[in-house]
Amino acid sequence: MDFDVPILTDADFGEVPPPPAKPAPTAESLVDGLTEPQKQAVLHTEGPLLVLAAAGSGKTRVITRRIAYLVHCGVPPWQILALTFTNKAAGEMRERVFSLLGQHEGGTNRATRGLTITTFHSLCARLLRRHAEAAGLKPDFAIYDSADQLTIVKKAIEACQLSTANFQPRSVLGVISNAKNDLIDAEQFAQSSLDFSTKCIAKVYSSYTTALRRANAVDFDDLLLLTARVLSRNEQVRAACRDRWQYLMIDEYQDTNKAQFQIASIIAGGGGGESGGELRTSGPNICVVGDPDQAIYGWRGADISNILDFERYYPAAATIKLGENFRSTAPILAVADHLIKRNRRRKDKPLFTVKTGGEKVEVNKCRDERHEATVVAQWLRSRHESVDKGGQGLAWREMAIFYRTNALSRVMEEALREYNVPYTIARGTAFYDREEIKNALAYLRVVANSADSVSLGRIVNVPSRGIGDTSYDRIEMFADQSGVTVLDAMHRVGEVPDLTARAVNATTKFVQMVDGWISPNTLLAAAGGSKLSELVDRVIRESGLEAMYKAQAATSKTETDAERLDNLAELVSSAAEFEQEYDPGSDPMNTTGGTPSVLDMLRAYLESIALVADADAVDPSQGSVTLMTLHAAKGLEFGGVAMIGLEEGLLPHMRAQQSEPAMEEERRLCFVGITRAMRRLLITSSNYRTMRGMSERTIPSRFLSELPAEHVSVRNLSDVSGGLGDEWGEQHDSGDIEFSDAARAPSRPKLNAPFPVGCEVRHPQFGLGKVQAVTGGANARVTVAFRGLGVKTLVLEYARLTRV
DNA sequence: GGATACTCTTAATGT
DNA sequence: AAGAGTATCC
Repeated sequence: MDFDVPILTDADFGEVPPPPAKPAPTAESLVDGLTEPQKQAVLHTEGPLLVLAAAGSGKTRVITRRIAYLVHCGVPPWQILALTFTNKAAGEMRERVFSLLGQHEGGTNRATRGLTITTFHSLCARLLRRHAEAAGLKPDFAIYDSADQLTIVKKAIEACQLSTANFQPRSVLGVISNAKNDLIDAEQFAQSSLDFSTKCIAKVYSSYTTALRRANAVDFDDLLLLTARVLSRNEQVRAACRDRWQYLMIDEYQDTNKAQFQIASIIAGGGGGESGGELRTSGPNICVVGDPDQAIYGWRGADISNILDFERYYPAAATIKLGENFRSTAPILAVADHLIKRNRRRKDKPLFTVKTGGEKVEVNKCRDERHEATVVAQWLRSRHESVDKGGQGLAWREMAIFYRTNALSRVMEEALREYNVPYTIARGTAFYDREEIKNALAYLRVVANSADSVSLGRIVNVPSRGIGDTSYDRIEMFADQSGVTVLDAMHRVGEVPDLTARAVNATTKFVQMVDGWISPNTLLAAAGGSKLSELVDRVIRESGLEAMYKAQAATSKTETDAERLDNLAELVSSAAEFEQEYDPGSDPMNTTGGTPSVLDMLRAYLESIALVADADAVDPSQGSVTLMTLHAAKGLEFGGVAMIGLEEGLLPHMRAQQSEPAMEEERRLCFVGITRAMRRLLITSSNYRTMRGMSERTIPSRFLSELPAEHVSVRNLSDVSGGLGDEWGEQHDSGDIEFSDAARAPSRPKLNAPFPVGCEVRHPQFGLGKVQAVTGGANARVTVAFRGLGVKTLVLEYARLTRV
């Protein structure tokens, strides 16, 4: 089936010049100032290498120097592939390597040309576009985000004649996503499904996949899954990749999932577990860097055993441990180390610093979330204004606030405004999540990919132009029956049955509008110039979006309405900016190799938007305190850090309560937060927190009681009005901190006899499950965790549960 | 067909 | 508290 598969040419990832004649840096300069183990890691260039890099141990330094050293040794840069998880990490790495090699990014340079430093997802997108046919895709596929996925999965559930009440789109999507991360496609999933509900999900999975392909789209998980599949099944693609990349480096290896593991293993070529893989003569030059204690993406399918079993998989592997921390003060490090030692499933490893002195870690217990926000805002002010004895103040940009869930940022923001603390929130997609931007992008996505049914459905009647739900449903149905795309069906609107004359007219006009954007622009943009931003601007105006938001801004005087037009203008600027930085040489869609068409550029632009991460939005040059989730904080460091919401149910999160591995992941998350701090760390909890509109009593996080008292100063500010609380943390001179609140945690609610918590039950539709909780008397409800379906709350009286 | 009012549910982390 | 989804009205 794989005829004429194009192989991976050097041009796919930039032009490849002859090897550099004389490298700029000397070998000595590249290991200058490194510790002994760091040096070893840099100099170990051949064969598999595992670098266990503890938090703050200079990991990035080692990776970048190692890449530079490889080039120094005469390895052609295009043979080097370095993979990260975020664009920001890739960008930083690129920048540092370039500067080590004495180059500037963007410059045409022989020392760095063809060097590939990118994210897993970008790499996969590029490979899939280049080898689309082998992957069963069209090269101009769209990348669907989670909102798009939800739309598709909802339709798929309905198409399978299931109810979205019993099969919640979100949870079904979760099951599908997990399967994909484990490299299980719809067919395999169906084969291994036994019980009723799993079989239903298998049908949905299959129907979901079909719908995605019909829309000429892939989801995030597909990027990895399909790449892994193409690499393992297609000889030529595999050979091309192995040929091209002789040296592979992977950052944050503890967070790789099965798909990523397979991609890496295949490109590296060989390894104990791989069957039928041709071993390289020189042995796989794969270098992975990570820290099992910072594995926080298990919920996304990441598998710690990838890093834990690296040596077993590559018996020839060398292992280097970087345990010395150069980031944090001794007390902060001691607190982190003491906490992480609680994890049972863990390899104990040293984490140390030669530094002495440093402030204790502060733990403040607050009254409620408002109070907590105030305490944090004041603390940041104090740090900034250098209230410390002898210490110099921290710049705003040197400080950050971490929280477990995004919802916690709101109250924090209010307090920061009140106290005049400048701040930015690290949400990469925030801009693109706005309604007006999503609408504009949906228009553009239809231009880029006329099969994109989700985007088309979104904009077909925005602004309203007389194509309502009924008409659109009929057009969609006609498209389904005729096996054409919805846009094609709209072209043939005269053939669609039961449409009103008005709807036919409106549709014709709409189609003409869209055609107008596509036709002249499919031609090559010979003139160069600002074609992409022009297209974006045109679409915003001609679609009527601009007029619509103008009208809205005129009538309603709310701030958000006024901002919408500005945001649309900003989108045009962002397109112009992208255009400036766009490198046609590295775009696999630019098959001609010549001047790219506007469509090529548009697709590249949309792809770059689809792949932005929250962490990408962290920009210290802003001169403000950064607010972010603990997940986004990984890999960063700040002079001062405040971690909020250390409460049971929040950190550790409610959903982790039932499982030991999940609980340990929460602990690692807490560990990651602590180890971001260089000099000062404040941890807060709140006695009451408003959730779901109601203020509820909280229980302090178990992690607080797992901190070493000698390095922590606890203050209870909760029942003091205004002033300082009692410093009762000092009375414990050794061992763990005890929290009186944790000790007198409210007793569990009394349980009804027939279904005690923990018992196994069977539901006629959902199958087997385990009872999580029982509440109420008259209208008693049971919360049951069903196999594969997740947790559901049922009304006991109607649930028809039987005990197993 | 489209807009509005109401009820209802509903809470993680993110490429 | 806020958003989504439904019911109802024009």
